[in-house]
Parts: sequence; C-alpha cells; structure tokens
Amino acid sequence: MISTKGRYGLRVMIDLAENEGGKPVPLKDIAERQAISKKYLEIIVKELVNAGFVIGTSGKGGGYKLSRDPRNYTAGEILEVLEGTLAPVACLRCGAESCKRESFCKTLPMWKEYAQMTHDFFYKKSLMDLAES
Amino acid sequence: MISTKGRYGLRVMIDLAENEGGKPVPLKDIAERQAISKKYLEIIVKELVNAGFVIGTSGKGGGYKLSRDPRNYTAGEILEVLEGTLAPVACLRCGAESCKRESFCKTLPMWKEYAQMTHDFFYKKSLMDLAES
DNA sequence: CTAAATACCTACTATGTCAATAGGAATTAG
DNA sequence: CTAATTCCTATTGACATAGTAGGTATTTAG
Repeated sequence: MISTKGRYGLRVMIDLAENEGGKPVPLKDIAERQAISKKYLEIIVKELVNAGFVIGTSGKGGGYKLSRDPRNYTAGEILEVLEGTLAPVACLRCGAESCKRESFCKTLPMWKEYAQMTHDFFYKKSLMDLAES
Repeated sequence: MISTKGRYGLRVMIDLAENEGGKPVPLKDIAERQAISKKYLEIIVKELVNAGFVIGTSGKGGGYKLSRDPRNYTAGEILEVLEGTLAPVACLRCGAESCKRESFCKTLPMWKEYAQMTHDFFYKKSLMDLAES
C-alpha cells in the first residue's frame, strides 16, 4: 500500500508542475492548495530536494521549483524515492538478503512478474501526464 | 507491500494443493516443508478456515484440506482475505470514507488504473497455475 | 538596516501494524 | 486412555506511519 508520503509527494510534484513559471512556489501555498499540513510536507519535500527532483530557495520570495521539465519525471522514480521501493514483496527489495527457497519457490515467479508490471506501469507515467489530466 | 501473512498463506494453499488426496494434512507437516513457524501459521490458517477456503479437522489424524478444486481458487481472493485489501492506496479501500478531492484529484485516475491492473493480475492466477509451475 | 517570509534542521510522539510467541482447551482416532 | 491434532485467547518487541514542535539560517522587500 502506497503511504501518504508517496501520495502527497506526487501531489506536490504535480502542483509544482502546474505552477511553473519563473518564481519559486512557497510550500505554504502548496500546503493550502493541497490541504496537507505544511509541517508534514516539509519532511516530504526535503526528500525530493535530496533526490534532486526539486530545488529549494531560502529567504523571502523563495520556495521550490522543479529541476527538470515535467515531461522528464516519471511517477515511478518519484514514488520509489519516497516509498523506498516499489517491490511488492520483501524478497524483491533492492539489497534483500538472498532467500534459500529462491530456486524452487512456487510464488517467486508471480511476484517477479507483478513487480515488473508495476515498474512498467509507474515508469511509463510522466509527471506531465498527471498534471495535464 | 504484501506481508508475510499473504505470502505464507499462499504457500500454505499451494502446499495443500500439492498434497491433496484424501487425508487431511497436519499443519506441522506444512510448517516443516515450508520452514515457517507452526504457531504463526495457526493464525494464518484460521483466517483461511474462516474464509471457507480450507477445512480443518481436529483430533488425531486430523489436519487441513482444501474445500474446492485447486483450479477454482485465485491468488487474488486468497491475498485479499489475508491482506485485508489489494487496494494500492487507502482511498480505494473497500469502505473508505469518501474523499473531498475525489472529483478533481490528479492522481486518483492513476491509482484506479493500477488497482484494476492489480486486481486482474491476481484474479487471473489460479492456485493450480501456481502449484504446477 | 530591519522586518518579514521563507527554507532548513533536529527532535519528539502517539498510534498502529507486523511478525511472531506462549500456554492452554477441545476434539478425535486408535 | 493417550497421542496427535485443531482451535482459542492473550501478550510482546520491534518498527513504521503520520504527523507535531520549536527553532536556526537565509534572503528579499521596504
């Protein structure tokens, strides 16, 4: 289940895409438009900054803006940063310790197939697709 | 992320499908074959019994068996019972309180599309498909 | 130069879920 | 009667979620 972090983060990114145009957008405005606690968004936006997805500018007149064109983000990469992983099961997480049952597990192929499907789905959705819908 | 409950439960069901043939299968055997704590499996199997997926027989010579032909179970229904939902986001859970942003939410269509895809994927996999793979 | 607005930072917390474990009661076959 | 089994209730430690609190640093506008 995608948590609020991933969901809110996506909405922040969409909000930024819609309000592009020179001036940075203050988090206060985003929080009001999206009806999400600004304090909580701070945590989320920090991760987006760390990931290099958005650029923050301090001081009066400051705020956040996208670092790339909205067409060049995918929902997948945004969700992956905020959720930690898109893997549906623990054993397919990046860096998971290898499972002894791997070679004969009856369920692993299904999880792999689903993981692939999920990855494809979210990496084919651009931020632009979402913003203009 | 699918929890151990859903994953272990599926493996129990597959194990039962593979060991079909008259006599009920004791949980002890399943726990050993699957290398999962029997005590923990008790919790899981109880839910499978409540859902009507397996039938438990007490006493010596007792154990569990499937209530239907393995072809007539889907991975989807099994996971849904054990995980509570297959919905990828809280707002699409069965019985979720309606969201005010529903009519104009930019992300909802994507979540719906993904939920549908997930549902289709798991409801097209039968227990038989998994057991014989 | 000062005040206001903003990002940035560290810490804290309540609640709930996960992944079991513990100890036994009820049931049944041989 | 005994052994093997399901069935039942309760408890627990660790972790994640979804925030809140209170401040510091930075920058622009007047």
